Amino acid sequence: MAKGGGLTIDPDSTSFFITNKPTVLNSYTEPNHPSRFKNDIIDISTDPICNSGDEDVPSPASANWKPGIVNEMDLFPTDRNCSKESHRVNVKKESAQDAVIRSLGLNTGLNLTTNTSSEKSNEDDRTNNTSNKKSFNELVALQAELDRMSVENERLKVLLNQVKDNYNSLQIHFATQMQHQQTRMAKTGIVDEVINGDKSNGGGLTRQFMDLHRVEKDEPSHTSSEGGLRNCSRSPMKDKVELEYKKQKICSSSSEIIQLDLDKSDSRNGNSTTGREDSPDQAIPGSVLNKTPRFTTSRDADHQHSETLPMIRKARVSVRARSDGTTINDGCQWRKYGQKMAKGNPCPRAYYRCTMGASCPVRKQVQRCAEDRSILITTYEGNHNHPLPPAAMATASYTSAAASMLLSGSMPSADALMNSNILARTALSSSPSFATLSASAPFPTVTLDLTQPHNASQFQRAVQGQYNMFSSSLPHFMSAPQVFGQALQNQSKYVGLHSSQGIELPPFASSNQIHTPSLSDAIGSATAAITADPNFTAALVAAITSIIGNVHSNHSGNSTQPTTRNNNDNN
DNA sequence: CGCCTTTGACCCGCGC
DNA sequence: GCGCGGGTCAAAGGCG
Repeated sequence: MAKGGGLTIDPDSTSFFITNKPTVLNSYTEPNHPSRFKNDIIDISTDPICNSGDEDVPSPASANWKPGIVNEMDLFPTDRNCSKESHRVNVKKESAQDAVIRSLGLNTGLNLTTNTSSEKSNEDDRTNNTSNKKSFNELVALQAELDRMSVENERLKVLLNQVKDNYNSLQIHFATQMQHQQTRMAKTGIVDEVINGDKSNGGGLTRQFMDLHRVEKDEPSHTSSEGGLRNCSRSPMKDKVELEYKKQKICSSSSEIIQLDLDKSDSRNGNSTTGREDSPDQAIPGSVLNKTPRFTTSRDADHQHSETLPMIRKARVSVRARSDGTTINDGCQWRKYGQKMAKGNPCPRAYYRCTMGASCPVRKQVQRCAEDRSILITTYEGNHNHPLPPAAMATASYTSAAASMLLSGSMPSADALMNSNILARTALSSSPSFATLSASAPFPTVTLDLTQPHNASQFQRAVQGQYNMFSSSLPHFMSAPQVFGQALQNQSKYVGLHSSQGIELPPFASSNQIHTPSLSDAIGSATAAITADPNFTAALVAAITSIIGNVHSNHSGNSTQPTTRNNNDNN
């Protein structure tokens, strides 16, 4: 057997090489076998090729060398030629062990040169024969292991593909269901009623929103003493709206994989006994949110979900926009509950709480930029548990898009994608200067910078890029304009009010029918409206308030009518 | 009168 | 353990 260098087995050719890296190969040695390594020893140290100057090559004469210790076994050599790492040894005489290996169909490529006497060769050959048989068995075992790993790898690949397919089909299913829902609502004229609203009834769309949401309160499973407007008369049409609303809730809930909960649930809130507002899904054990169907039933997914949730709850979306007022009109109703001087900024930081839902956990912080006082930094945290007014819904996709971008890579769920307009996701992800992520902050935060004029053009390019992606990935039955229109419809089923908000919707965003106009028109309309409209900032900020989980939260909320009047934020 | 804002106090987490 | 900073509470006053 070789000494000084290790035995290298080429897994492909099953050739044996001898290397000079010191390695102990216990499984191949038989320390109790006295005859091993006594003979047929190749003196590599005298070989001009193999002994190429490596100083650590032990020899039988050296103190480091021990019988039964092979210096290295390299199963995957990169250099099959004679080199410093691997030296093929030429032998003049073929030993019996080679014959045995050759008889087994194994080309060892090992021609051993011996300088020992021929009398002992037979005995030593038998010894080495046993040793090589074991080596061969080990080799076969390793090969089998390798094959097994390859098979396992292939199996995992297949599994991954299946998961991807399921996700894609789920997403398509979701869009389809929402489309059907919109079609039904359009046919029944519900949308028109909702859009126009009865302003004499005190609030038009927002009021309708609240009435829609009230149905949740009226459900037997929900017992609440709140809801000052629960005595509102219920018209048949209103019941129809509620029915559709519930249908849509079921539809969207069925598409959820992970329920998001952005509200804080730290010990302070969890142990609060001072009347601090708890999130509805926590306060009401039997709430719809807790009954959300989940497609992922594996315990691993649940475990991962529970691990990522705390981080998700802390996710924040920050918006930088120029504004002269104390806040920006984002379409939601807020109540100021605190103000503090923050370190590093001479401008005070104001704390607001959403009052559109009785227990809406959404908070926002407003602070002027220290460097540029004209820039207002609004940071949103939490997700609304109630329907949002159109002003906030107009670009609601940006909210979940930003948040999902924030969470991408850490959350194994498609939920964020479910809730977000892919268009917006692309816009955010493709415009680094527009949306920036901050992992160094105490909370993961995504910042949308609306102070840069060129962000609008970036957004437009992102939209175009989104279409290109869709064109190649969508099934035949679903065109990109449909998806875009659907996305907008889904985000805002009260399309008509966009015009009242000064936002022109693209033509395909009609609620009554699905148009398939040229995409350039659609994109152009949307982009022009967004970039030209002075309320875009407000609408975008409003969208932020619908942070992650907006879709299912909207449909599972337990809030009641706003009990407070609008504050200055809404002016 | 009811709701909102203001503002000081309090709680909690974190770093030293 | 202490101080600091962020976040929230809640009483008091203001406003429509």
